[in-house]
Amino acid sequence: MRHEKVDIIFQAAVQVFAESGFDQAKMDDIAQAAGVAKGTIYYHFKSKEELFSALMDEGIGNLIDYAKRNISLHSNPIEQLHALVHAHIQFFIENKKLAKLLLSEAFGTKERQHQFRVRILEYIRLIENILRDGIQSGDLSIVHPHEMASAIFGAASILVLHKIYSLEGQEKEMEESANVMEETVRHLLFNSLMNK
Amino acid sequence: MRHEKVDIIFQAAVQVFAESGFDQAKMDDIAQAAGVAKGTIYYHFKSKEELFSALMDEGIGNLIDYAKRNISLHSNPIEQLHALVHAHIQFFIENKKLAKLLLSEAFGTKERQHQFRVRILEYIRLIENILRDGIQSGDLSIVHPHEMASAIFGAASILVLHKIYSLEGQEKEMEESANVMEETVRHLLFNSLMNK
Amino acid sequence: MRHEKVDIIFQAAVQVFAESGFDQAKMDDIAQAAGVAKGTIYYHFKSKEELFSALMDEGIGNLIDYAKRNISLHSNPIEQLHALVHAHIQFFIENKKLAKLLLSEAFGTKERQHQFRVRILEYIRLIENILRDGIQSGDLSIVHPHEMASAIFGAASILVLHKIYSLEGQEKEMEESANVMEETVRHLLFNSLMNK
Amino acid sequence: MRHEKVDIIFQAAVQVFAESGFDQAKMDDIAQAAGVAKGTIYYHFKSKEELFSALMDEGIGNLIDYAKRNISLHSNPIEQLHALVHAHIQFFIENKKLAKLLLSEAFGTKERQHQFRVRILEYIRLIENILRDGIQSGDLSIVHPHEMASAIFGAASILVLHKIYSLEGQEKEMEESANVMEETVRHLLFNSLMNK
DNA sequence: CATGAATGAGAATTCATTCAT
DNA sequence: AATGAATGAATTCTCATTCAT
Repeated sequence: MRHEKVDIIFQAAVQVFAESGFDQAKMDDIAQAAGVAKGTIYYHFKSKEELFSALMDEGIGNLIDYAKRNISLHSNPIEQLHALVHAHIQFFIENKKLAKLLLSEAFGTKERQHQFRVRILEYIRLIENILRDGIQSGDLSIVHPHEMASAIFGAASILVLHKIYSLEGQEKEMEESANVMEETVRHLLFNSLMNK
Repeated sequence: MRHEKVDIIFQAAVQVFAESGFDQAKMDDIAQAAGVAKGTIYYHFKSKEELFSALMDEGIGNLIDYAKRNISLHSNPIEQLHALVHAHIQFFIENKKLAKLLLSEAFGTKERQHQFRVRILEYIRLIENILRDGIQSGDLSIVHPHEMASAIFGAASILVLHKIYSLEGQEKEMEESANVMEETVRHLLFNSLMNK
Repeated sequence: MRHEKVDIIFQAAVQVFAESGFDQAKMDDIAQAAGVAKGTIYYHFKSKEELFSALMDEGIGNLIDYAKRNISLHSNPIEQLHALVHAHIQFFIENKKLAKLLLSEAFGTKERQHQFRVRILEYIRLIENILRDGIQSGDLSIVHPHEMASAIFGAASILVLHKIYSLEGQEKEMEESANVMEETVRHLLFNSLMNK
Repeated sequence: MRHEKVDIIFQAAVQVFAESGFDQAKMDDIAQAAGVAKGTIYYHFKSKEELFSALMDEGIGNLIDYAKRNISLHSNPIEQLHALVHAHIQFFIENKKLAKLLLSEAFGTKERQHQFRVRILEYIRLIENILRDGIQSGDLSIVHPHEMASAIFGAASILVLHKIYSLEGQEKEMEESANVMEETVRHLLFNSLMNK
């Protein structure tokens, strides 16, 4: 089991990083939020970058695990796709802070950002694999599965994030919105927008 | 006509901001890139924030204008949607740096980020209006046009951005990819992923 | 006659310098207050220091002239002392901004501050001369006339300045206070504080 | 007991502030004079303003304490007044740098300057109270005790300050001057300048 | 393991002054 | 005479990181 303090620091760090982004986040604030001395953070993490990376790595790992778990409940690619959409939206709603960081800290030239995109790619590959399975099995008809996976990732992610900001502070409405958002993505995937 | 120096500073600022993001960008670098003294930037812009905001405002304004121009060439909502997808992807490809900033600097609690999301919302409304026109005319069948607009925005944006990073440094391949990406988004919009 | 613009700049400069003190005063603000371009100030004055010095020199010159004029109306040293006290207090009340600068910018190691103290000394000598005349004529009994002159200068100056700040924004009360202040200084000079 | 470094910084700050005044004083110089890194100052004080305010507050606090201690040795208002004059002049001579700052940084619109005047007022009230006690006991005859207190403060302060500048660099003469100055102020208070 | 005082390399911003027009 | 855009040296303040205790 991970050292207790590490967990406390982790909790605090998500809050602070999500509040302000990587650059604006201050180690002082993280220390204060965690209720430990600044030196203690440095005892457990080599640097701010390392703390952040560890954090994001765990975060996106959780997303991937959660998605995998939901997918594995089904064997049919179409049902798996449904499950993935559900999982993605739920996870983003339950991890709003991580969701913000996921998009805002993914683009850039820093090594940490590159590492980060590698993990996102891993998640997109997960989607892509479902698509490829569906094509294989004849259930799905997709020309560019990789691009399609990334488009699906973008549609679902931005949709939730957009909603998070427009419903800022209205926790209740968010839950109701979850259905609307799932419906929207499903409609996009499984129906043509065209009437008939 | 805008003052010449302001334009030079603008050009330099896009480069530098896109290279490093708002926080990492240094006014020194912008000044150097622009070939002016640091003070000159401050003579024209009150602060780094203001420079950035002016920049992003113009950038997203260009995106909106470009999209509107493309849309206005058609009167049929479905053709307009096609045009919008085309415009969006082309604009992102031709303004890669802006595209990165568009997504990475939109989420946060800073006033500038809020202002920025307001402008993005304006663009999403543009999409939403096409969808509503299509519903009205009976051409489209969409339950939640606002959510759908934001999903479309997300799909197209992340798709291009993802491609920008995976093709980093391969300018030629990017152009070819444009078609693949447009096809992907069109497929998502106008076909079901399901085989028949 | 002095160039018209110089006068305009002078007027503006007193306001701004008094508002913020030498260091905090900005040439930009003076230019704006004067309604001229910043370059124009530099056309007429070599530097901020020179503008300030010219200003203070004129200001203290006015004080000295005003005091001399009032003194010269009397030939008796005691009446002259009365006249001086009256003039001093009146001048400080009518030139509040100059009064503030007079005390706050007089102490320091800068050449301008030294020049400034030289002029104040000139004023103190004026008081001292009245005292010496009074000693000579047997009207006054003072052991250290120079020190006494400087003490009188301090008493009257600080008294008015203290009142200026305590009555900030109450123009009317200031006028009434003038009498109280004159009485106070006269009492200090011509009576013992001791009862009988 | 205050942290050792804080004291060192305090010592250095008085020197530097008095040398150049608030605005011209550089944090770099204070740091160098204190033999600490610039960051260390900011670790202990939020800003230059706060450091200065803390400094002046302590300084004028010392003056008040010193005066009170001297006054409390006597019960007769007249003797107390003598003691106060003695204390004031001694304190100004022994704290020349503070004395300069006391007068030059008291006038202005900055919050710190306002705070500062509040403390000076506290000192003037101390004088005023002695005067009121004397009136009460019938020892003194004063019409406007508050104004008189402020005039006394001004007379003694400016007298010493004027002397400090005229004897710059002649430490020995200063001590001798102390008597002359005390005599002058006492004469002002307890005798009429008029001969008989 | 934990602490928090101390550090110092930056970075944003300011503003007197210059000078081409 | 007057202008105001441009400059760049100077200065405050920040904050990740270190290290002695």
